[in-house]
Amino acid sequence: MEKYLSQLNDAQLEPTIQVNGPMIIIAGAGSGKTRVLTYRIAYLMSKGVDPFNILALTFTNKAAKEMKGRIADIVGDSEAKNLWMGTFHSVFAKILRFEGHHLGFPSNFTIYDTQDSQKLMGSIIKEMGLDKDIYKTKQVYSRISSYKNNLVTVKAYFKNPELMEADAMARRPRMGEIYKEYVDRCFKAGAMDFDDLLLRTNELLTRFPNVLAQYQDRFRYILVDEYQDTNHSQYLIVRALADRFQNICVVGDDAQSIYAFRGANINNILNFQKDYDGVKMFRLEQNYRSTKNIVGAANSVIEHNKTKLDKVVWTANDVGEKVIVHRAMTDGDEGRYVASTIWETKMNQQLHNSDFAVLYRTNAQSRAIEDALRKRDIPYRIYGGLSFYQRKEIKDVTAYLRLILNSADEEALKRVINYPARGIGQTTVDRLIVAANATGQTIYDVIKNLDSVNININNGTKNKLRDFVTLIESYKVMNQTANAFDLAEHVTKTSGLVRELGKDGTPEGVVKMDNVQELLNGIKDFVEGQIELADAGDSLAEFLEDIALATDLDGDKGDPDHVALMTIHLAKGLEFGHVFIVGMEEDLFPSAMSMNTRSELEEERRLFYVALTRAEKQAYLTYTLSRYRWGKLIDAEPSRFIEEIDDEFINITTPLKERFNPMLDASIFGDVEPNRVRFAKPKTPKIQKKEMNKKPENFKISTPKRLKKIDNSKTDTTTYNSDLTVGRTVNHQRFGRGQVINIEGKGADAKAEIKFQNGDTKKLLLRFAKLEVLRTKQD
DNA sequence: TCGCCCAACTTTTTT
DNA sequence: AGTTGGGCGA
Repeated sequence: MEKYLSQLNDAQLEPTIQVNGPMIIIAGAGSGKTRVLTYRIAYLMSKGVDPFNILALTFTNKAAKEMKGRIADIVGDSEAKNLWMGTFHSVFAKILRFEGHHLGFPSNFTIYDTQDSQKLMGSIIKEMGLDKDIYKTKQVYSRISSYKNNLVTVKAYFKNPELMEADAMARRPRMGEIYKEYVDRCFKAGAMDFDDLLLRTNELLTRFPNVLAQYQDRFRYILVDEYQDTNHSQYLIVRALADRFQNICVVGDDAQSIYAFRGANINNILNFQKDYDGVKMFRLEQNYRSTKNIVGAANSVIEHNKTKLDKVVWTANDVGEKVIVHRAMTDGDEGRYVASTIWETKMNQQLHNSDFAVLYRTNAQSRAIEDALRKRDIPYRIYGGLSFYQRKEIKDVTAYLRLILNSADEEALKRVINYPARGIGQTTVDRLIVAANATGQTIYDVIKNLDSVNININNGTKNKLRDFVTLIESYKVMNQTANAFDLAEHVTKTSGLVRELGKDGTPEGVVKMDNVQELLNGIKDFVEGQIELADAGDSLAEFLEDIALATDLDGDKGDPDHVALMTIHLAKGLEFGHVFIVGMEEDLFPSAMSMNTRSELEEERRLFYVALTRAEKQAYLTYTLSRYRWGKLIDAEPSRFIEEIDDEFINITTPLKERFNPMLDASIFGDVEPNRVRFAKPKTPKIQKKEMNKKPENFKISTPKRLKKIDNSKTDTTTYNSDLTVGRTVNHQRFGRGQVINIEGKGADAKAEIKFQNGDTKKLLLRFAKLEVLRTKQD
């Protein structure tokens, strides 16, 4: 253990060896928080804490898996495997499998994904005869989701006049009824949606004190990663579980809170110190990931936010290259710039494809980048988007499997009852649903008991329904003895699914068939992996649980040397040598949807901060003058975020404001061949190098402290030093390091209010004060 | 009930 | 531009 602890700096060591009590670690981007978390868990174990008593909650399955692997390296597999480590959703899904019976759920409950939930809501809206233009499925879904994340149950909803009023004002007076019907139908189907996994856990812990006590006693040490992204529901679960021992350690960075849109509450981290007594606070501020230019650029951006904790991220790394800003004509042109720059940089610096990432605000932007990379034969991989398990052909197969395990699963049944087509149409399904609602049975049971139900279905169709049930029942019998792979293969063959896909000779059809094959391979892998586990249970159930909560980021198959393409959200927690942030345009980033309120804009800004801080060596920002959106060419203008970066950290290769002259740009002539582009483009890097050489200080000065030259050419209100602005870190000969919190007055009378590190705040007359503006925020 | 064709909507981010 | 869902005719 000593050997590991010696790898940590002082700031990292302190929280690592802090064993008991509530604590919060504010960890700046790239400051080694994962290392602190893993070493801390290992340290706890070395101090005799049973891994069985440790619960670590992460944001992604990948993070959990990685962390567990790293802990296993330190303490050994046998010890590490007893740790409870995973996402909120996966950990509490597991607990609900054990305890759900208290709430009336079977242990084999289905997990509805967003698609399933929305489909169910859509059919409820239709059944209720509501106007689908007013009750838009997606809006209803997000509304109900936010109720759940804030612990507003159906009962609570109907007791809350304000909520009901708000919905009535939004012309949706029947929201509550939809909500109630949705919850009832999920319950009847033995299904929980993503939000239920948290909401039902809360219900469980509140209504059953003995269950709460049992898990409180079990989870004596709780660690929560990415605490800034927890929502109210998650917050309450953590608080309940930690209440007894108060050994709660949360890690987060308010500057990287980017999930408010799905209910994350930044106040959870801002108020942590009020929630527990005697909270110890630690800060990790040294960035080990990025160059000074990148850290400086990111800091100057985040300073535009009002809501933030006091934190100064700095780095001892090289100054590095400035952040390059590039203007492109269209999104196609932008893609070509990215591809050619990757191609050249890779050649010049002998890099791998995996050293590069392209980040964008919306998934739709990936297409133009893909096209360009493909033309240059640069291997890439798209992360996220429609995940593998959400594709239609895959969901069709898994729907059969779900139905075998839980025949009450309404969404699974509706999906496959007539796929492949077996003559059971919409009318029949509608009638079945009516009968099911009337008798309180599940749809599957109605079909099973067709003769005892009064239902208007002709005999031919009744026979088809009976055949369907017989088919599923035969699968259930097989599931008693066969493993998940043999069963799944049997299902795809005998249900007619494979035959159906085989008929489709189109390229898309072939891809679908391949995907189904890949799914079967995945199940095979899973089953084989399970054989080694002593406590392996029902392989089908466990496989379905795995994929219900899987994200695309989790598995990393195929050629590992590829350029990564993903949304900025997905990139959180990752790092790459060279990062392109594309689509730096108003209405796109920041998104047009998030410019209504200051807090939304601040979230976008934090998102930009996250994007920038992914880069180790070089960051590129690109924007276009026009871009295809909804099939139309739309004019675009550069994002305000570009201008928010301090000039000293960026290199704008093409002026932001100057009107573009099409005659000067070769790419105006449309889709040119890749190598033509290559000759037309290289001017950018060359010019940039020349400029760099003109300013040798970029390379010579490596000490963090540097007095910026006084620049009178700027039309600032201040004449002393344009760099001295609110938020800057300065050094004073006598008082030491401090941060500027206010500036008043002009010219010779200008004063700055500075909060020094020793806690003192002083107002200094800038005419006299010998202040050194630190080039980057570091000591 | 099935399958084809047209219209409408999409693009905020995800466990 | 691409996808999805609804409507209508067979």
